[in-house]
Amino acid sequence: MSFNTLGGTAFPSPASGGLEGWQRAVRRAGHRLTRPRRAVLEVVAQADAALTAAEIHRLARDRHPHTGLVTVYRTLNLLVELGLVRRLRIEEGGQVYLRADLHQPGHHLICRSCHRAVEFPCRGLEEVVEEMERRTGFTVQDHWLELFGLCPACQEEQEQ
Amino acid sequence: MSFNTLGGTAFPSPASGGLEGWQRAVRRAGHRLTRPRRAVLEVVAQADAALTAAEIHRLARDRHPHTGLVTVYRTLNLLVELGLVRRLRIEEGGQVYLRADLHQPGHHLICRSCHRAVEFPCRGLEEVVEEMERRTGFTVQDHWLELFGLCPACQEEQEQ
DNA sequence: TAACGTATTGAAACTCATTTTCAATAAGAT
DNA sequence: ATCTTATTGAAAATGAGTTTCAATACGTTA
Ligand SMILES: [Mn+2]
Ligand SMILES: [Mn+2]
Ligand SMILES: [Zn+2]
Ligand SMILES: [Zn+2]
Repeated sequence: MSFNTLGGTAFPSPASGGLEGWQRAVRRAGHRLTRPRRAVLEVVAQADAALTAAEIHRLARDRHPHTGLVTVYRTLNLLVELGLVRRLRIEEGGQVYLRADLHQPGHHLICRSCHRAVEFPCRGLEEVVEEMERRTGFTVQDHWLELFGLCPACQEEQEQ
Repeated sequence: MSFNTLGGTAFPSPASGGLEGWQRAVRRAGHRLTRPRRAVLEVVAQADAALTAAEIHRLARDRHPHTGLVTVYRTLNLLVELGLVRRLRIEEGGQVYLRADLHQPGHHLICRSCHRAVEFPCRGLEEVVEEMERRTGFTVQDHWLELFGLCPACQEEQEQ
């Protein structure tokens, strides 16, 4: 399990049907479907984990070798504007891109030693929330859960 | 009221005794107490909200005008390593520094209408946490759970 | 199918926060 | 007071992301 993995493979994604929908959304918004853009769309729409711009660049070049990094950034910004992709700030100032349908905000594992954060999909909180609603009369619309501790790498380091 | 409000009055600071404690901690860890370092310690130990490195630099110069920005960064890294300060990534991609005692994980129900926060006793999170530990290899030491919604009073008001 | 107008491209230059380098300085031990 | 060396700050480097701009290719129209 890598730390950079957001929306990781351990948690299967819903049926996407995404790529064609994304292409239609791009055209409908008045943009051209160029080869580098197609390459980026394909990479991001099919990824089930978050990727850096550099990773997306590398993968896009398998489909259209001439694709420039600048265009990767521009296309990602477009996808974020269209609401198809989420830009997540992570670690030492970097950002990472994830299909919007895989993004569950407000759930992080944060390592107190190396300060890295991993996003996780939240499961099983329903009962906790319902119990609180019953006890307090609140209506809960959203929640934010952060777990603090030590990542595997830092645990190993501490054992030595 | 926003999620981005860091520090501030939501978590009243414990009796500080902070500055002297910080100076002792720095010395105990084998570091010298230089004038620029003292300036940064004073600024951050006395701030009750999160600050950027640039803001800390500006404030530190009021105390020791010769203080360089590089040293501000170095001192902040030291304070983070010592566990006295938390480095928080903000939405805009930058980072911000906050006294660790102002960033204590907690359990709050927060009303989105009247902005009142209520503490609640947390129950039933153990399974969720254990599941995450199993899946990610993290060792979880603490957690912070915030529930957002409407308090009973604001629910009534909305019904009219 | 060819021609055209313009949105899009990529190389290079730029920005801006943070880090590294390195010679000069000052903390603090003796 | 002397000495050792951790620490300093200016300048240069880094690295992710953006802007510039002349060349290109998308897709509409003829
Ligand atoms: Mn959840
Ligand atoms: Mn709890
Ligand atoms: Zn770690
Ligand atoms: Zn309320």
